[in-house]
Amino acid sequence: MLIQPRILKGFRDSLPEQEIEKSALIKNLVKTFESFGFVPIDTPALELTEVLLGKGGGETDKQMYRFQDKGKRDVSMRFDLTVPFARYMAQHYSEIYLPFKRYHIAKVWRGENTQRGRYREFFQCDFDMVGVDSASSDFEILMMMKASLSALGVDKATIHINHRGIFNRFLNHLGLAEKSVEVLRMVDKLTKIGREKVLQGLSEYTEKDKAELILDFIVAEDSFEKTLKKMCRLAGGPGEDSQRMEDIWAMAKELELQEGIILNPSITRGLDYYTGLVYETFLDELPGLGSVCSGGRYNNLASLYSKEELPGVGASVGLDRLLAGLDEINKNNLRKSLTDVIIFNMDPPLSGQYHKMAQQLRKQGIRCEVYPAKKKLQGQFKFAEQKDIPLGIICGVQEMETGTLNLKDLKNRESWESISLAEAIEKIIAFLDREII
RNA sequence: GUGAAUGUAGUUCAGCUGGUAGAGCGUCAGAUUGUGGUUCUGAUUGUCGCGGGUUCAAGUCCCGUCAUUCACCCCA
Repeated sequence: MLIQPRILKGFRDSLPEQEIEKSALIKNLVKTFESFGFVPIDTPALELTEVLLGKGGGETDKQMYRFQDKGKRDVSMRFDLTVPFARYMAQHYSEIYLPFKRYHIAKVWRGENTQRGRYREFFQCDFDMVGVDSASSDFEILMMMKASLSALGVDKATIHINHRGIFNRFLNHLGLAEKSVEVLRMVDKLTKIGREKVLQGLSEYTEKDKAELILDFIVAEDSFEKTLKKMCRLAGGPGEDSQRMEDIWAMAKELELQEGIILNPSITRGLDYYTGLVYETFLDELPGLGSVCSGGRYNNLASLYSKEELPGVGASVGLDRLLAGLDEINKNNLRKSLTDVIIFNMDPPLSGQYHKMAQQLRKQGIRCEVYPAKKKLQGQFKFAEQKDIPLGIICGVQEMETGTLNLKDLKNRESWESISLAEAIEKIIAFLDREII
């Protein structure tokens, strides 16, 4: 009896073309992160539940993959990279300098219901800066979000930012501090269910006039400045928090990065450890997909594990969700392999020669392979096509004797006949520069 | 976790009120192009997601289950 090959709900296999695309994106992200002076770290996939859960409970608890290990320890799979990072910082505090800027690209697991762009196992690409609480660091994260998105080839996206501090002051001002959780939850639905319904929902928690005020507060004006001004007015005047926003915006203007960034007072959610600025990013063409890159400032995350004050700010790219989105927007022309040249097997006794030729190509940085068996040329062409290999070398006995070969552009079916290996290498390199990204 | 929709050849789909499954594309073989894009001829494929039930008879009705998608919840 055969075992049926299958995988768990929300978990996915990755075919070569998908994995090639994904690892190329990761490579670009790493390059971007490192260009900002961020360093890589890693943490275990499995940790003690008490470490990951903190004092929390709530939603996190429900979504964690939690079980008892063979030593009867209560353990859980990490469900994000930020909480393990907090533990990491507390544990390695003495070995680390501040401010510490790290990136971490790894899988996380959440046992929630699946949907498009929502999986139970997915990659997060976190970048955080801890040890400082400054406008400069908040802005740097914002810059990196933009840089990361463009490194990923996403040009149509909007980053929404907001400051929780201003909102809290506003709620205090209204005397609604205790209801903040409920209010925030309602507010967050603005774009989804619309003005009227939010108003209706809010009325359950407070008087009508206050609900109107809240609604007024969360609707963005037509410019960053105007929105901020209104928020300040409603929150009882400017403060440290609004000053922070102003500073960040000033820097954005200085670098001409305002495009694609908006101050959106209705963005409030995010995990409950955020204390200041919060970021969320939506694809312009697929806002329903949810945020593809979000984060914020958390000024006491490590307090669970350490007495040290460790303010931090960071964000996370949801790589798998983003990929789901990109695939939907522009059926990416995925490559099924990264081979540049295939050397066809015209005559098996020449195999040694073929491998020698391949080695010479590799020395020039050309990725190549030798067709490993005797087969009709037509079949070999078919193979090359399935593997998306752009160039082929045809070299039979006669060519070998005269020291020449035929190089063929497999897609356009044009060939350069009877050229030397050196000439072929030149042509291959020129071709790849032109055709391959 | 709650509510709903969908699940038919590799793929996109058809299959009306129940009567033992079909098309395009693809794939494969042969012929013809000096080394495959054309053309011609022929061929191929399905536990109708899975498991039960109703019925003389189920892809078609009922129940369960799994997966996907949508909404809620939450989030990347």
